[in-house]
Amino acid sequence: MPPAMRRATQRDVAERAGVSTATVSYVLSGRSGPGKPPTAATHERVLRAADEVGYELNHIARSLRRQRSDVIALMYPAPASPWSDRLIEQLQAAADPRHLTVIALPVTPTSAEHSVLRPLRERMVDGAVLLPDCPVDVEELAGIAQRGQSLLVFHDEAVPDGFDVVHQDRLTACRAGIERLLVAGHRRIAHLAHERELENPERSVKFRSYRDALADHGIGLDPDLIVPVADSRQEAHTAVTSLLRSANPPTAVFSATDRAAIDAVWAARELGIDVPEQLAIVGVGNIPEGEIMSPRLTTVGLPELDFTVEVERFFTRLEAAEPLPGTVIRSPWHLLARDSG
Amino acid sequence: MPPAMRRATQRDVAERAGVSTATVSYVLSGRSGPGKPPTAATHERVLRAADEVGYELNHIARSLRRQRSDVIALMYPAPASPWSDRLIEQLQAAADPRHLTVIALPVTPTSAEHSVLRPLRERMVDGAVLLPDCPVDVEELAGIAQRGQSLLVFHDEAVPDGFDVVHQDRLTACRAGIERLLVAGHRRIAHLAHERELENPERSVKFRSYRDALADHGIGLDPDLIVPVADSRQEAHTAVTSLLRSANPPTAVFSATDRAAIDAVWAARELGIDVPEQLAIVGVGNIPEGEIMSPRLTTVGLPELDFTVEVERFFTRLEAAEPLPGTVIRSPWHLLARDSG
DNA sequence: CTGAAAGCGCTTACAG
DNA sequence: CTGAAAGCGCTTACAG
Repeated sequence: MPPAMRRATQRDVAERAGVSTATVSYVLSGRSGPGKPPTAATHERVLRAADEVGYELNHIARSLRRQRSDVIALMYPAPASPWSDRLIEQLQAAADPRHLTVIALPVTPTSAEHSVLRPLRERMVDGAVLLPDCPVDVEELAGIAQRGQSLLVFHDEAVPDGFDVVHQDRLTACRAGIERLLVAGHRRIAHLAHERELENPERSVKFRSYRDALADHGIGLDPDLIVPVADSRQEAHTAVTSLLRSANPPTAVFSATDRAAIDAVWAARELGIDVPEQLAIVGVGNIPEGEIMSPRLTTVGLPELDFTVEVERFFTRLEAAEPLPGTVIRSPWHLLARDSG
Repeated sequence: MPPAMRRATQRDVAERAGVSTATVSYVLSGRSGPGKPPTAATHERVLRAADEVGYELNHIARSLRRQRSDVIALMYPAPASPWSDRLIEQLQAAADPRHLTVIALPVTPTSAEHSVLRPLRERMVDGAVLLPDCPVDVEELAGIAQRGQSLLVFHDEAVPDGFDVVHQDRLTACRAGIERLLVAGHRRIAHLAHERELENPERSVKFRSYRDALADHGIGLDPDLIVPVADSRQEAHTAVTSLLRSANPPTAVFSATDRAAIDAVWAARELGIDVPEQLAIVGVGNIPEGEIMSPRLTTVGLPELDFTVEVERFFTRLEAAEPLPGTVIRSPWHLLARDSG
C-alpha cells in the first residue's frame, strides 16, 4: 500500500469537540455506558466535530477491542453457481438488519489446502458457511468452533461437533441418476468430471457414484469416456462433440455439472443426434436453466434453491449467548427425472 | 458470537519458550529486526512452544499494528458472472505468492448505496477492484484513494484521481448492437432489462443505449416491450414466451444479459420461431456459452475474458512506495456479430 | 453526565 | 542476539 494520508481518529474528534474519547466513542457507536447517555448538546458537538475532521471508523481497531469482527463469510468452490449466489443473497438479507458484513471466499483450485481455512483460523471473520466440495480439513473444524466461531458446513460425512452440518446425501442421489441410465440399458456412459476432483477421486462424490454404479453392473471404467471438462462450457462442448464423433461413441452422459450437461445437449443437437433417444443425458446440480430448456434436463440436486432453514440456524448460533450443540440439518438431494435422460 | 475459549497469544508462547514476545514475533513472522536474527536454538524453542500451546496468529491485531490488512476485495454486482469468476481467479493467482487474501464483495440490489463502500471506508481491506455497475458514489473514490487504499474501477465515465479507471466504452458498443437490429429493419425491439437498473434508468448503460438508439430512428418506447427479467433465467424465458405469443410480437430482442438472450433463443425455438429469421436476438456481455450454442449468439462485450493488464496495474499500485497518479486503461467492448441477430 | 486509564494482540525501533 | 516498552485505534468498566 502506498503511504496513507493521516486519518482522523476519535482522539482528533475528541479534541475538536472538547470532550474525552470515551464520550466520542459512546456517541458515534450509539451505545450507552452504565451511566446516563450524553446530553443532546454534547451529542451534537461530537457529531459536528466528527464531520469536520472527516472521521471514519476504523473497523480493525474496533474488532480487536470488541473481540469480534462482525463479518461472516461464505466459502465456496469457484466458479460461483446459482447455489452460491442464492446463499449469498439470503445471508445478506439476514445480515443487513444486524449490521453484519457478508464476504464471499471463493476457493480456487490453486489454493493450498492449508490456506483455505486461514481466514477462520486467524479470526478475520466471526463465522462462515462452507458449501460442498470446499477442500478443507474437516478435522480442523471442531477446533475452530471451540474457539467461538460459528460454522455451518455442507458436508455429507461430517459429524457435527460444536458446529452444524447439512447432510444432502449427494452420493445416494447421484447413484440414482446413474442407475437410471443403467436401468434404461446404457452401457457406454461418458462422465464429464471436475478436473480438480479427478486428481483426488476418493473425495469426489460424483466420480465415486459413477464408478461404483458401473461396477455394480459389471462395467469397468473406460478412460476414454472420462473427461475433465465439467467446469468449462467450451471444453465440455468440444469434448462431447469429439466423443460423439468417435468410432465407439457413448450412448449416455453423466455430467458432474448441469452446465456441462447442457453443453452436451447442444453438442448433440448440432450433430443431429436426438436427446434422449440417441443420447441420454443426466446432470448434477439442478440449476434453473435445466427446467426451461427443451428437452428439460434430467438432473440430481436440491428440489428448491432455498436455504432459509440453514441461514436461520447459522444466525441462531452466531447470536447465541453460549455455545450450542452441533446439529444435523437434512436437506437431501433428489433425482429430478425430466426429459433428457 | 458465543463466548470464545481463550486463545493462545504470543505472550503465552513467549512464557512457555522463556523468551520475550519480541522474539516470538520475529520468529513467527519470519521478519528480521535491525539486529541479527534469533539463533537456531531460540528459533526452534519458539516454534515448539507455539505448537504446544496451539498458537494461531490474530490477523486483526496484526492489521491494526501494521496499518494494513493484506486483504484485497473484488466488488461486483450480484449475481456472479463469468467476468467476476475470471477476475477472482486472476486476482488470486497474483495474490497467492504475495500472501494476500482475496475476498469477494457481492453487491445485492438491497444493499443501501452508502453501505457499499463501507469495507473500504472502514479500512477492512487495503484495496479493491470495482466491476461495472456497482452502485457506488464515484465522488467518494478519490477520498478513499487519498487515504492510501488502492482502487481499480471499471467505469466508463469516471475520471482517474489517485486511482485507476478502466474505460470499456460500453455505451458505444451497446448502441452498435441495437443499431445492427435497426439497420436490419427491425422496429419492434423488445428489451430484457435489469430490474434494478430500470429504477434508475439514467445510470443504466443498456437501457440508455436502447432508448437513445430507438429515438434516433424515430421510435418511441413501448412499455409492453420492456421487461425487467434480465437477471432471472426463468423469468426471461416466461416473459419472452408471452411476448412472442402476444397479438403484436416483437421481431427482435435486445437483452441486457447474454443469459437472458440465450433464454430468448430457447423460448423462440420452443414456439417454432426461427432465430434470427423470425426473431433477431442480441445480448450483452459475451459469455462463453454464446459461442458454442447454435445459432451462435450475437452480443456486445469484451472480445477476451482476460484481465492481465488490469490485475498487473492494480498490484503495481498496491505495492508502490508512494502514491501513483491515476491512469486510464482502455479495454473497449466490441460488437461481436455472430448468428443470432 | 463525563473523563482518565487500561487493554485487545500484535510489531518494531531502541537500548543493552 | 534478546528484552522492555510504546503504540496502532478503538471500547468499556470505573471513579468522580
